[in-house]
Order: sequence, then structure tokens, then C-alpha cells
Amino acid sequence: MSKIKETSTNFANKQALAEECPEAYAAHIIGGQWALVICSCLINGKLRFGELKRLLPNITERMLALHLRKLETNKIVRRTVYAEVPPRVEYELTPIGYELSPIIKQLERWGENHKKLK
Amino acid sequence: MSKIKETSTNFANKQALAEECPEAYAAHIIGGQWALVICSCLINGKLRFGELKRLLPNITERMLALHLRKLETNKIVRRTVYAEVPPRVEYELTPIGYELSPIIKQLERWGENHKKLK
DNA sequence: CAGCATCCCAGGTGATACTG
DNA sequence: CAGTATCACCTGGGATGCTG
Repeated sequence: MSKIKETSTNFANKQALAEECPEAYAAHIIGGQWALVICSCLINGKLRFGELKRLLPNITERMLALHLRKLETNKIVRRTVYAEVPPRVEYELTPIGYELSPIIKQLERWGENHKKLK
Repeated sequence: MSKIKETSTNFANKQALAEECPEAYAAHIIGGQWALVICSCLINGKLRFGELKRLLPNITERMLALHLRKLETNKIVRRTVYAEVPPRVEYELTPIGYELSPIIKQLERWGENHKKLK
């Protein structure tokens, strides 16, 4: 290819890395600013959009919706829409999402640990 | 505060979340695109800058240097400069960085797992 | 070798307003 | 309630070139 440039942003490159390298792949999926936090909220069970929003006062609706979609696309969360009035949408972890929970919990403990050491 | 705006980008807000919430804190530190991959390279021992670069063909020098600095600041890696010619700099995980390794390994396994399921 | 400075673009994120 | 659309901004990240 000899250059890979022309506004390609090397994105294909990153994708390639993510394909090869499990950590990069994982980072790509759960690496966002919010993915981990959202998942940790969902560990204890399904939640509605509004509940998530309340749990995460710092996130904007937009970001919540966006990241929820991304997680849904990546099969980390399942989104269930109830055809009711008022509308109700519930989010819950998929099996593969649940497999993340021990990792998330370890990360929490690590985080607290690390914070102390600072 | 009543608004928090004026070009503040809400960054302080994110910081606040990171302070309170261990997952957010962890995400803040290891959440970057490269942190995890870099750490996973260092699990097996210290490496020089050039070695890291060779191990991570997709990363630019700039990003490698930047993230290495960030990791150093966060006490995840230790940076050792040898006053020699030619210059030599070695990077290795700190104790707290090593505590990350089981998590990283789990994440790797999760990543491979997840990739298959797609 | 290791890494910084500069330039610059693209994508991420926020604010606000609107809809089913 | 649970979003989506749009605009504008800002930072992340790439490319390139230079230094100790």
C-alpha cells in the first residue's frame, strides 16, 4: 500500500489491529468513556433508559443513547422495547455482557486500590 | 452551579465522576485506545521505546509517547532513562500496573470469546 | 535512539430543539 | 418517556520534521 493516507485516517488500520489483537478488540468495545460505567450499572439487572440516566447524572442523554446503541450493536446489552404508552425501553446485559461483570468488578477494586495509592 | 458551561466542556464534571466512581476512574486511566495494549506488552517484562513501537506496528510514535507519559503519570508504568549514547529508555509496569495484568488477561480471553460469537 | 513541536483534519461530545 | 436531528466546538490523533 505504501502510504495508507489520503484522508483514510488510518481507521482501517486500527480496525485491523482490533481484529488481530484481543486486547485492542476489547479496548475498542469497552474502551469508550462510558461503556464500563453503563455495564456496571446493568450488572444488577435490567434498567430503563431513564433509570440509567438517573444513575449516571454526568452523562448526557445523547451520549447515553449513543453508547447504549454501540453496546447493543456489539451484543453487550439487549434492548427491549415495549409497545406501550408511555414508551418503555429496558436494557440488560447479554450473556457475553455478563461475562464482563467479573472483570468490571475487578476493575472497580483495582480502581479503588489505585486511587488510594496516589 | 446552575450551568457549568462557558467552554468548560464539562471536563470537571467527568473528573468528578471519575473521583467518585471506581469504574469511571479505571476507565479514565486504562480507557484510552492504547493503554491496554501497551500494558499487555509490558506484562512480560520491561521494554524499550523502540521495542514497543515494533510490537505495536499500528501505533504512531506520537501516540506511543503520549500514552506512555500518561501511564507514567498515573503510576502504571515506570520510565527509566539511561544517560547513555545512544539514549536508552526502558518501560516497565509498576506494582499497581502488574495488578492490572490478570484483568488484562481476562479481557483478552473475553475478547477472543466475543469475537467468535459475532 | 527517543521524543518533542507543529500543523491540521476528523470524529467525539455538548447544547438545544423537536418527535412518536 | 425515550429518544433523534442539527449545529458547533474541541480534543484526539495522524503526518512530518527537528533535537539532544
